[in-house]
Amino acid sequence: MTITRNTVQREIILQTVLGMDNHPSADEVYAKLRPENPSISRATVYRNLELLARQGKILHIRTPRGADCFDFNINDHHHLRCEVCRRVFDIDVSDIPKIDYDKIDSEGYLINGYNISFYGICPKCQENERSNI
Amino acid sequence: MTITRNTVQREIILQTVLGMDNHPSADEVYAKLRPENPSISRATVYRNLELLARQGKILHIRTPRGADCFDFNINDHHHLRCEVCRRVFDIDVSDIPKIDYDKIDSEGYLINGYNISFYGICPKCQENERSNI
DNA sequence: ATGACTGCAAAGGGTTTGCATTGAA
DNA sequence: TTCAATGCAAACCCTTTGCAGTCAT
Repeated sequence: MTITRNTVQREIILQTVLGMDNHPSADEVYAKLRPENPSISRATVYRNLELLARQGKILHIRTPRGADCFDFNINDHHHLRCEVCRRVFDIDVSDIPKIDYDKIDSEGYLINGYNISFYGICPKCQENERSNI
Repeated sequence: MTITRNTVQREIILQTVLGMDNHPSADEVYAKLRPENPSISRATVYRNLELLARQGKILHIRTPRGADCFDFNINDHHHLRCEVCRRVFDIDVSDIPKIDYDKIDSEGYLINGYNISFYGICPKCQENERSNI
C-alpha cells in the first residue's frame, strides 16, 4: 500500500459515508457533508471515496447506467439499480452461486473478478407507477 | 412495440454492426460508417443502436466503467472488459450457473434481470505488460 | 523539508435532448 | 398528410486532471 496521510477531509468523508445507509453516490456524499464543511471540494470527495474503497473501509459499487455508489457495508452482498429512480438498493437473493473464477485464466484472458448487478423496480417506484396511471 | 419506419440510416447502422466483430461502442460504429456516410449524425447512431437492441437485432452490452458496446451475436454469452485497453471481449467461462431471478419478486423489489460482467486483462495487454517492463 | 493532499476550475468521456426539418407510410 | 426519424449543436451527467498552494509527517 502506498503511503497515505491522515487528513481531516478524509475522516469527514469516511464518517459521512458510514452515516448514510442508502448507497450514496459521490455527489450525494458531497451534498451531505457540504453544509457543515463548505470548503471541502467535490474533487476531494471523489479522490477520497476511491482511496477509502481501496483501503477496504467502504465498498465501491459500480453498475451499468448511473453513478457509482458507495456503501458502508463491506460484506459481500448484491445490489439492484431501480430503473425508475436510478437508485441502488441491497437485495436479498439467496443462493446466488458464487462464481469461482477469480484469478483464473480463460483462453488467454486473465479474469480478475466479476460484477453481478440486478436491475428492476424498487417498492416505492412500483407504488408510484400504480397510483400515477 | 411502437411503430417504426425503415430508414436508410437505420439499415446502414445495422449492417455496420453486423460487419464488426469486436464489440464496438456507439462511437466506434459511428467512426466506422462515417467515411462512406458522412451525413449520418452521431445522435442518429446512438438512437438507432438503442432501437435495434430493443428490437432484438443486436445486443446492447452494458458494463461498469467504459462505454456501452454492441454485439451482432445475440446469443447469451459473457463478456470481459479489459482493465488496460478498456475493450470488451467474449469469454468462454463454461458452467456459469444461470440465475433464474428473472421477473421474480424479492422483498418488494421487482427484479427484471441482471448483468454479469467480468473484468481482467486481455491477451494482447498481458503481452504488452510483459514486454514494457 | 518533503511530497501527499487540497481546492479550484476546466476538461474529459459518453450520452441525451430540444428543435426545426425531412421523408416513410 | 402525418408524425417517426433525422441532423445539428448544445446540454447533460459523472468523473478526472492540471496546477499552484497547503499541511501532515
